[in-house]
Amino acid sequence: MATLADVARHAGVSTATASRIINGSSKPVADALRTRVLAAVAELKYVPNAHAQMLARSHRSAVGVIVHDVSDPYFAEITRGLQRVATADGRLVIICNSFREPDRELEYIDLLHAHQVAAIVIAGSGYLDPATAARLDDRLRAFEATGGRIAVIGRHEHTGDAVLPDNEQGGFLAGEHLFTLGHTEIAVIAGPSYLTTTADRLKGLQRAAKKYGIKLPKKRVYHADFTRDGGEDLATRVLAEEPEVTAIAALNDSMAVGALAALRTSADRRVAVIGFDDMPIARDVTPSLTSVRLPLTELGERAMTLALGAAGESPRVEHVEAELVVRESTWPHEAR
Amino acid sequence: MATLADVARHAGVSTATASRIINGSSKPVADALRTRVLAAVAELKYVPNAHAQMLARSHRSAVGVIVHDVSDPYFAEITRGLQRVATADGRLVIICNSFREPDRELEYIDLLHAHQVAAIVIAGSGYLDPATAARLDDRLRAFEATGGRIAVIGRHEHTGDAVLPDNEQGGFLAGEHLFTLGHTEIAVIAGPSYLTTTADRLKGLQRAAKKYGIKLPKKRVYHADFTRDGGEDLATRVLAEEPEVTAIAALNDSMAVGALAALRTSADRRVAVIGFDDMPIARDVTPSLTSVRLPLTELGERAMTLALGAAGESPRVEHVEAELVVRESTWPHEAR
DNA sequence: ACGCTTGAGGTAAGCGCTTTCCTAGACCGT
DNA sequence: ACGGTCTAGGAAAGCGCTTACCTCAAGCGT
Repeated sequence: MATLADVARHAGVSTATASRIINGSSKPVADALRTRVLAAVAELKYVPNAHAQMLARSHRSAVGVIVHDVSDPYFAEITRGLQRVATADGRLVIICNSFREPDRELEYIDLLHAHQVAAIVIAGSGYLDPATAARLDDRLRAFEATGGRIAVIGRHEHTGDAVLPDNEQGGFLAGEHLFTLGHTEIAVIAGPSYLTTTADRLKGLQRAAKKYGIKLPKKRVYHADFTRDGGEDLATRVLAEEPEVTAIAALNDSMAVGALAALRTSADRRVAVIGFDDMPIARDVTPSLTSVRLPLTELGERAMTLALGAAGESPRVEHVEAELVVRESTWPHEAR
Repeated sequence: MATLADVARHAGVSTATASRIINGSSKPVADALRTRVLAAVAELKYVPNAHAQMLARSHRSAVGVIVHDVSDPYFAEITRGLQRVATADGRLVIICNSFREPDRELEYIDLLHAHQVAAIVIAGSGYLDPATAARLDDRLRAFEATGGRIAVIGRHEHTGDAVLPDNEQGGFLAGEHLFTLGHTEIAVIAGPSYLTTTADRLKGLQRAAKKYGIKLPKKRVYHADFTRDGGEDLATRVLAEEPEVTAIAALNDSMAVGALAALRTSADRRVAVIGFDDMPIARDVTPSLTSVRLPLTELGERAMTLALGAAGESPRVEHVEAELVVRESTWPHEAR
């Protein structure tokens, strides 16, 4: 492993000069030396040690991103936005998958902290459990105390810079759509109950139910894990257990796609399905999926912009509206 | 920013002792000191500086991953496998998106090299252009020369540890399927022509054409960028320009899904479509997509396993078979 | 011709940590 | 009681780099 000292020796200069030439310092250097040093770099295939550099110039540049799971299209879209902004700013992005485990999240915060990242962006639902939320907040504060910047996406329990999609309003839109279409017996396919995203979307749904005088009993709310297969299983159960149901509200598109699959295998039931997030697949399934659109890439872009911006005095919070996108998977309730 | 020295001072011990306690060194330490140091760590919210640690113990642990684009489901699946193995081994994974630009790839190799990663895994098609391939190889060799490990997925131009999906054979399977169904006039929706993946899959298709005595002229091969929208555009053009065509072979599933969308809007044409990769969506589109399955997650797992394994003498190359998965989007050719 | 400025390049002090080696008590045997 | 062996803990030497500061020589004005 060639070091700066090797290069300097090879070129017959001091490490100071070599460093200056390699980093394009403003200090003027004779052309002869410059050429010699650059030749030495090429010959020795010298690559500077990033750790030593970071240490010496105690200057933070990389940014960390913690998401539940990048291979989930929801987070993939957000991550795309995050990366676009960060890369445009010339930053290295370190992506960590928490797999929805708070402990792993905690671990990653410390890891990113240890790696001296300039900022951490956390995307994905927060945790309803106050103890868990507090523990996370504590680590986040410790990171902030050392000058790190933090931005969260969709975690209103964190008081700091945040981009908040309006999940409650989105839930309301979904419910309103179904209820104005005349559906009175609906089932909900929800995500894990310990996530705030689930709770918020559900809350909006219930507000709509109240407004339209519809009862939405607890037993009609099924919980899975926000995956396609989870949605399929739940929808299968709904079809078996609830002959009255004429519409299913899935709390994300993956599960809605699963529900559609379940529906396909039971030709005798015609059940409307609405999703949430409006992921790219929504257009391509059949029937195409009615959904509540969240501008995922934009969410990522805005969060990274906050994180990289100068530290403001008051925490900046940006709210992002949800929007109903009607396609073919919902229709008016038909009397039997 | 609390440092080890702060902790040591706070606890009234030397940095050596503090370090030993914090890292659980094997050297025995009095319980009283241990308690004091741990208390100081908690009170000062001390988080060790990873760069200083790396520097001091010049011991590589993180691994780097370079993919074309994580938010592309193809790479998302591979990445999932990569991460599973790496995380199980307690490694930090740094993911870099090259966006199919060789220069960015070059940059990332050096960046990962600079960050002293233990290994680099590169997934995704290689570049047909020999100059580009050579430049990349050169940087890779430099990294290897310093003791770094490298594993590639699907880049047979690199002579080192590799996991190679058999794209040529997959292309053959796709062609054979279409031709045995009686289709003689087919169009191909291919990816960028400078990628080896495109070239290999095409080569297999042509081998099948030859075997079944079908002509597959150049003008029937359309090139896009492996995205869904690219596939839709191309399929639209095919439908407009080629009234003879009864089947389309898309060289990946994203483009196949786009083709399906194009087909949906022109009800008068019944054209069979075959995809490639068998991504999760393939089941959920209508008609469900016939595809050539590549075990993407497994590809990732095997590559990371190679990368983390001990450096072997001879480069280890693992071949992975492609497999035809027949669904609803292909059918026998019907006489008009 | 002298002192001074200027500018090119080198010296060396860290950045925060790990780890080797060393020191100084504690404890043992005789 | 004394030398010898352990052992817990500290001193300090790096890891590879950046950069503030210093040196030395050339160039300038008067």
